Amino acid sequence: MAPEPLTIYRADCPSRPILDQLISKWSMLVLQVLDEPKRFNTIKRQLDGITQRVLTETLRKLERSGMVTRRVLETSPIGVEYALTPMGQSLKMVFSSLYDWTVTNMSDIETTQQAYDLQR
Amino acid sequence: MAPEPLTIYRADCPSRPILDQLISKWSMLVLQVLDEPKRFNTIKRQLDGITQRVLTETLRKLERSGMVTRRVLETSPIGVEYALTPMGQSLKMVFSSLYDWTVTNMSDIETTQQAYDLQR
DNA sequence: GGGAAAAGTGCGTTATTGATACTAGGTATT
DNA sequence: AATACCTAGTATCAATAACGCACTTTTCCC
Repeated sequence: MAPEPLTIYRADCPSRPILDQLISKWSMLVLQVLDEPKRFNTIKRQLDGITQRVLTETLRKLERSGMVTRRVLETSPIGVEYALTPMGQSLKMVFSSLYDWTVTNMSDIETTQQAYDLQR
Repeated sequence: MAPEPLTIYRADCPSRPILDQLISKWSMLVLQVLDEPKRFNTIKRQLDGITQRVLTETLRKLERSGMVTRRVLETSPIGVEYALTPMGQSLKMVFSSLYDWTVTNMSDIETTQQAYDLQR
């Protein structure tokens, strides 16, 4: 007999809320863009389709979790610069593999999805 | 002068919907659990806290995208077995790094979040 | 003074998650 | 034979999160 299948991934593991907060399309893309410190609107311009609202929220979450730092620049119209922390850098590397995987496989996935949708 | 910051990540890239559909806590955990073909309730038992509703939806999405296969077993009470496809295997490997990163860093992240919340 | 860029905030709607309950066929229990 | 439980789901409703769009405020340029 096979051994009893036991619970492996516990509901109260601290990784659960972290996965919920950090693992998202926009978190991924923001980190990808932050190869060097960049200002709010620079990031926004490079991430086609993101709104200010969503970018602000995403940056707050990343800041709260220690992935990016937020620094106010005393420039003429005041500026805010976001930069990766070391922990943010390490997450960016992991996200990079995921992004690369997605780009590598996206046409296969699209084809598979269309076939699935055809047969109901 | 630095070169003009151009749009890097286009909104109409096919990776966008795929990231939205596949990148989630539950997709990750389901793939982690599927080291071998498993039945619906076995998966459910091993993923503490997932509801039938969410597990069904997650498995459907993974099936639609070609990450898992669904096979009906002609057993006494009918059974359904889910298994990774080769593409699912490759995604599981990428997800594994992300999961490992999260577990490695979760206590640091919790501490950082608590400090952030304290200073408003 | 008009217009634009900076970095947001507010509000209202939609979409997704989640909890809870229910279904239906079969089996083991008493 | 009735009860209870396992199988793999649906259905329904409430709570939460995401998103779109408009608005703000300060400063600069013309």
